Amino acid sequence: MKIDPDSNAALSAQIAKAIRDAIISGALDVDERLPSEAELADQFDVSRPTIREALKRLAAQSLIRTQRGAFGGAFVRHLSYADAREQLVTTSTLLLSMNDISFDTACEARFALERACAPMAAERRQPEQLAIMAAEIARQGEPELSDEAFCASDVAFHRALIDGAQNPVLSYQLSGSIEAMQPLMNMITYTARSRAEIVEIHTDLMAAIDSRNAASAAETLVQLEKVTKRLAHSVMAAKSIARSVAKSPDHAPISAD
Amino acid sequence: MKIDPDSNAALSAQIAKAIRDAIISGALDVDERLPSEAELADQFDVSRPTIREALKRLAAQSLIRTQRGAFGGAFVRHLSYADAREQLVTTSTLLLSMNDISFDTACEARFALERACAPMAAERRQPEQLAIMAAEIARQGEPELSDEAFCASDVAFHRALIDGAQNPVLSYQLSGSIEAMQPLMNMITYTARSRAEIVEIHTDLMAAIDSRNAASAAETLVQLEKVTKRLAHSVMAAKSIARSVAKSPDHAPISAD
DNA sequence: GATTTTCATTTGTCAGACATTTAAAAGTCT
DNA sequence: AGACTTTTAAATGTCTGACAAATGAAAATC
Repeated sequence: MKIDPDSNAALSAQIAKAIRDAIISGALDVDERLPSEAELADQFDVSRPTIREALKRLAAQSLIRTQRGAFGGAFVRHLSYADAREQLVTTSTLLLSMNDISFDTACEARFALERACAPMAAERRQPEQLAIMAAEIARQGEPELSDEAFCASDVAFHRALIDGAQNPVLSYQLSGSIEAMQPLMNMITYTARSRAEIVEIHTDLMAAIDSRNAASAAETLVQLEKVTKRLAHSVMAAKSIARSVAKSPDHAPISAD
Repeated sequence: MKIDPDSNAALSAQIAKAIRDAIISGALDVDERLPSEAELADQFDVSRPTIREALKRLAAQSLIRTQRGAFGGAFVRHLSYADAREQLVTTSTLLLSMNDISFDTACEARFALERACAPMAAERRQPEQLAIMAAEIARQGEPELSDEAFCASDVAFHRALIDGAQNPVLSYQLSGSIEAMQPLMNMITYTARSRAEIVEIHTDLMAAIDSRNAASAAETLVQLEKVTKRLAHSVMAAKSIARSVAKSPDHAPISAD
């Protein structure tokens, strides 16, 4: 592993990249122990704090885990689906919030992906997924449910749908995408009427999945996309009027207390 | 923001989480400057190296960038599509390599996603994407092309296809997924005959997109998925036989499913 | 007024030290 | 001998203090 001290890139970044490449290329196996910080500092000819910063970068990406004590150290981490999804959600959420993406664009992408696994879900769904969908539909009918809880239930419903495809890679990709859209969906205020409309569509969707009707499921998802966009538009129109009247609030700086 | 020194989580991890939450929640705007390391150390009541480790974690996730010099410091980073895709590729690649996922599962997920944007690509594709597809098909016909270069061209072709949908969110998700599969695809040795078969399918696919025939595009993708799986199976079967002859067969051979 | 120099600020890095955790190894008792 | 306890060494987590390098603003100079 070569490190160039004259590069403008920080040493810790270069070292992190070297180790990351070793992990991705498979030169380091899962659960394999990396040399101790002191040894790495020797090998790369840098100080221990610099090595530590590099290791923290890798830890932030869930590439390694560290363990204290004798025979502890940094180990190549087994990346679980849950870890991977968390990373995906963080990245996607930020991407959506920072890039001036219209609700329609995000919504379109989300439903396009969801339609992709609808046929597979219709074919392979298990009683488990149908039970979750039924339970969430029931919850969505409760009138005293808050908007946030309604949204959370919506996410759970769609995750069950996705999981019905019985493909963990697809579940990882899709659930990340849907979770990332939750902040956008939370901006919507769900009236009783719009909730009833959504519940009805969810019911249709579940029926289509239950009866293994792929075409109907896809069609229902198209309908749901239209309704979601329409709801968002009406809310945003209202907000846009409100914004032009009120002033934008300045944000509080970081404080330790 | 409260930091609990008695928690088993490392201080730097807690601090990173606190700042990350502030960024995601929008309390810190894009390009806003964070307090200096010394100020943060004061606020959180920890030493500067600890703060630095926390900041490196955030830098690894592309959440902040740092700038040296007077009026430098850490700034909330604008997460570009390119950065986000890089993160996604890293995560997805590791997920695939570490979780004993069968080729079929990954392949199925990839083509399901790709089929999702085929109709949109058929409807909206621009001359730009068609030109790229044509160029890549031409390249794939060159006999002296290495397997790796063929794979790279394949990725470029499919990226043009998904870019045809004119939805950047979809492009981000899909191109990440396809790039992450590249190491798996690189395991395949492409014979002249299989290359011809793939080129033919690509030609059909481009024709379908060109003529805005969504159904045909989807159908062709189904065909390509089948061919890809078949190719992978034959390669893996050959590898498995080679291994059982060469070495002790006490460990289960690689299975294609 | 334009250019150069100085300078304060901030990150990047290093060195050494101590605290804490942890599991292996040694010791002790039954 | 076997089970339990204590010791101990190794490793990460953290702190203090310091210096180097970069960088933009302000002061000085032409």
